[in-house]
Amino acid sequence: MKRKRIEMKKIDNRAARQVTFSKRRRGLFKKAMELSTLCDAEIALIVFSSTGKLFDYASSSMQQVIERHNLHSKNLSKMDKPSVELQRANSTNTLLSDEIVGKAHELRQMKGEELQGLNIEELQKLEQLLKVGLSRISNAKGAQLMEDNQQPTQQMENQLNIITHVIEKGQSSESMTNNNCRSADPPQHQDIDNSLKLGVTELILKDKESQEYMETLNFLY
Amino acid sequence: MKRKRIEMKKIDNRAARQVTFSKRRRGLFKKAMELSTLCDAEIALIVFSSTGKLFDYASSSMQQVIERHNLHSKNLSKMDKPSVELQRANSTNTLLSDEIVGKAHELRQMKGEELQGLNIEELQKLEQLLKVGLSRISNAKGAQLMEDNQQPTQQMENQLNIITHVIEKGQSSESMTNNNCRSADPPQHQDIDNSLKLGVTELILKDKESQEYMETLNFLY
DNA sequence: AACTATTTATAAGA
DNA sequence: TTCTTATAAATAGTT
Repeated sequence: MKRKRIEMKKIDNRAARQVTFSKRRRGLFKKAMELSTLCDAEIALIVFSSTGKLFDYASSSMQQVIERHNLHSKNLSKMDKPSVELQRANSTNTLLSDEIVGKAHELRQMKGEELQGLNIEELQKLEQLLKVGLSRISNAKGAQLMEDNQQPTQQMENQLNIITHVIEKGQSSESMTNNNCRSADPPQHQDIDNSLKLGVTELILKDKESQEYMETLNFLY
Repeated sequence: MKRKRIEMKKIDNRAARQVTFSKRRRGLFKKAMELSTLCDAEIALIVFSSTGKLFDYASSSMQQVIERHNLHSKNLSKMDKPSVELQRANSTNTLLSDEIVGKAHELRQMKGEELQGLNIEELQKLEQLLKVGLSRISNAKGAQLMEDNQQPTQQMENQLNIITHVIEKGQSSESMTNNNCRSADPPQHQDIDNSLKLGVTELILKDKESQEYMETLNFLY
């Protein structure tokens, strides 16, 4: 039973290795605690056995030591990343939230809600925005309707072009829009085709399904 | 030079403590490495001296061991929190981003953009939304103007009601509910029929900014 | 830092 | 596993 110094390499025998692990682990933890006590050191020790079992010790708290280690560590890259990313993610979050609040509000205002606090100018700007949108939607609808039917005859196309041209020519500037409620002498156009008047009358009085003038123009065909 | 076993408490003498720290620290790290080698254990050891100096050892990488420790640890509360929060923050981010994309798209569609891919029904729905919005904005504008001016006379109000009635007929039922169409734009035309015609003329010939009939109706006042 | 008397840790056996 | 014990290793006190 002569004891000899052991070779410093992995112990092959499983059982022997397990025994040695047990003994040396206890020794290691004991020495870690002693060092902490005697020398007022902050220590963390983490040991996983080859079988995956965890043993750990920390003189204060594991978290505290690890965080302190991260601070000191040069390659804080990996460990610090989460908190850096968290900060980034959270601030992005705030930004996104603000953006959503803004867009939602804008959206509600476009739906005519939450208008309190807007002055006349702002209301008119908003109104203008909706009108432009409405016009574009009308055009899109008209285009779609036209696709649904046959290809328009050349004649139809010509007529459409004329009307479209008239519409575009006739579109007023913003100042016009703002002035028109108070304009004293609206231009009189007596020479408009009667059917056009009828169509518009239809539009205003009967357009239950939210049709607009593009459609009305189609109707005129 | 009789040596005696030392008391297991903090060494008072600074110098002595520093020496002991040095000696025992080396021993501790040596034993940690030996345990790792002999028993195939994964080990991390972090030591801060009382003066704040850091010494550490990890059989693989500190990060790896710490992460493995976090997995095993029951109280992963503090250390795992960042990554949990990160995940939460990131998924929130994704959600928020998606919401922004959606709202931005909705907003653009309300402005008449990106209408491709919408069918007639959807276009009409959108159109209706804009009309309701427009009507509400008109009302808000009217209300504001009315505040600016004096209270309208009973006569003005009566006239307004007539026109309002016409407008509401031309709109969907939804707008009825939310519309107290109290536009303050003072009526400038006694004859509605005539005004309508005039309005339509405006609509077709002057509507440069894609105005639609709601505005035209305003104009009629 | 080096020495060395001792204590402490632990390999091997039970 | 734990105990035992011979011995290797660590280290307190000293130089």
